[in-house]
Amino acid sequence: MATMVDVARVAGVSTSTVSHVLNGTRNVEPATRRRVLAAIEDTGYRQDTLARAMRRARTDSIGLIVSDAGEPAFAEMVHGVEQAAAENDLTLLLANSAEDAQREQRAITTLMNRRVDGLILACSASTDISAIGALGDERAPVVLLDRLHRTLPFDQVGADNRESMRALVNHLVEQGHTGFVVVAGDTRVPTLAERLEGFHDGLRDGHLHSGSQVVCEGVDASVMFAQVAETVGRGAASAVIACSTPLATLALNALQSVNRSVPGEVAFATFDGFRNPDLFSPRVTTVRQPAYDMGMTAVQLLLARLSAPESSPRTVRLHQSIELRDSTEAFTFTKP
Amino acid sequence: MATMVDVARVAGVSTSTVSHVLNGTRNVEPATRRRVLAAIEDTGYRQDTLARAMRRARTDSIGLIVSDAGEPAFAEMVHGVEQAAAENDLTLLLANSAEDAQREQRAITTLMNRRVDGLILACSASTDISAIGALGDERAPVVLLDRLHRTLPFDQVGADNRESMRALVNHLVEQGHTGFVVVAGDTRVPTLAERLEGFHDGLRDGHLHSGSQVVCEGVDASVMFAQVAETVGRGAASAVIACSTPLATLALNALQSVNRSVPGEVAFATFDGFRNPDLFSPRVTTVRQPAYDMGMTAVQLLLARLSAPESSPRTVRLHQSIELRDSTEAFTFTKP
DNA sequence: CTGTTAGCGCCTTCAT
DNA sequence: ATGAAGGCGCTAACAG
Repeated sequence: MATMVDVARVAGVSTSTVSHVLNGTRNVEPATRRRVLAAIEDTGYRQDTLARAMRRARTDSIGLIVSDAGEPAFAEMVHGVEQAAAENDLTLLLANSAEDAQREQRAITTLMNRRVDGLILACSASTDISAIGALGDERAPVVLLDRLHRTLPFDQVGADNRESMRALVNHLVEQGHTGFVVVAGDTRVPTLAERLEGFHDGLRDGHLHSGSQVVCEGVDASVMFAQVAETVGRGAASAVIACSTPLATLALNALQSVNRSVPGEVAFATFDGFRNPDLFSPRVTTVRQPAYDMGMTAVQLLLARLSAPESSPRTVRLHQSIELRDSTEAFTFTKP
Repeated sequence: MATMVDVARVAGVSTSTVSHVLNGTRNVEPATRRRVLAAIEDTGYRQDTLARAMRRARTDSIGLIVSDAGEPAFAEMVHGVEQAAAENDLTLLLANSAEDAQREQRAITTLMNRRVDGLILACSASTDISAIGALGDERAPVVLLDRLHRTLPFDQVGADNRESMRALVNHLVEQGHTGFVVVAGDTRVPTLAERLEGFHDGLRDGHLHSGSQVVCEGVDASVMFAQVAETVGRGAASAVIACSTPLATLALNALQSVNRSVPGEVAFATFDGFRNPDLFSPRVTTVRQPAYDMGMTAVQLLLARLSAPESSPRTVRLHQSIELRDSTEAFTFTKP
């Protein structure tokens, strides 16, 4: 591999001139510049990013850690981050944490060691908040994406989960539903906790007793599956709300297992939703995150932070849209 | 940030000893080692990956480029690669090319510049093969994943696309189908080209004239959409086969647009398929790639290559499984 | 068993 | 307008 020294020798100049030609960092006579450029061509020289990063403060790269870039919601966020990164000539280094605190920590270390200029992080469910808080001491700033932690002093961008859930519940209550099953999942995940709070807001709005509602919470899929099946099976609820895509899969399977048709016998809605909502049967009412925009916003927050390191942290909430489809619409519910 | 010099000073030893303690690369007296470890603790020292990589030949990291880590098939390959990488203490740097040759080239340059020890690549559709061939001159070896190019002298791992399609067609022919629409898509993608070849194999097996079959080929979704709708609309085909997930979406939408029910009026099958096949209506017959294993295999090929740089390139084909579901079973009606 | 030292490839003052 | 030279943090001979 050719180095700058080779180029300098071939061009008959000093390495310093080569460097300046490369970076346009000071004037160099057109003739000399041409010689240098030719020498670069001849030698097949390519800049060594590593050596360069070692001398400069920055690497022009950022890191992104999500739990699973294959989940539709995260996939879109990744695209948003990629787009914004490309627009700003930043290289993106991507890693999955698989909701595992340990893998997440490894990824953080890896990326920080690779000297990313900043890190965008959607914390895993099992993440220890204080460990993340320690990231405040790193040289690279951190932006929290999707999974917000009020207590952490970082820039953050997420969706208005609580308000969206509240609106969704209001809608269902208006349709006459009074018994709900909410598949909340792992409420250590702030996104899911917020959605659950919104559910209770909605209940209050509708003057419904929260005591008679069923909330499936936790990490054990089979337990939640059983809860959904049992509750719906004995007719104790007329509407099921899933708080994420995997939870929706779980819930729909549970409904199938007790032969309850949607929306004929039970109304169903989910957050985040599936990749091809119009091909599902039934077409599922979905609260959709502005995931792409969240990704782009995260990068912008990062850039803003880099250019103003001392400004106080900002939290941005983007609006979710409720896409009403057959699963909550195509039947008329009669009060018991 | 503390450096090795700081640690050495605090521990009262030389940097070389610190280095050897860190890397376990030569014996050091237990007492000294303890002092060094303590000093590391005290100073909060962390190794600088970049400086380290500059001295060593390797970075213990590999790169992976796919067109879209959000596509179900690629998402699984990514997981496989992650798993294998983690097992071998390799850091994974992931990038999406979005089927764009230019973005792909940028990603390659970025990763090579970051001195990955190896690169796993699922070429984009628009990739210029000769440009990829030039990667043979890089210091880091390349493994082709999923999208194989016979002419390139790299290790490769993919699925037995041709054989699977052939078997699928045989199955449909046995059921009595004689008129097919194949949504082949962009056959510059080798995976898709192979599947199309398999289709013709199947036709020959069934002694069917290929002249009366419809192959939708190309990059323009609206053109293919129209072809599917038109062909099926006039009853010129009884079975539709999509060669990838996005093409399946397209085809199913086209069928909806002409009000043809699956499988009542038309049989349907796809490759790769959807994330939650049992929640779709109808449940779709799917040829599924062993995507996870393909990812793991890619890493293994890379490691094998690194330890035996001169061995001749290997191509591995893994078997796909055909998951038969309602969409090709003419007598089953599951529409709610 | 431990220390000294010479770079890895590049950027960047400081001179000229 | 250009060169010379030091050093970023680390590893690996080479010496003791």
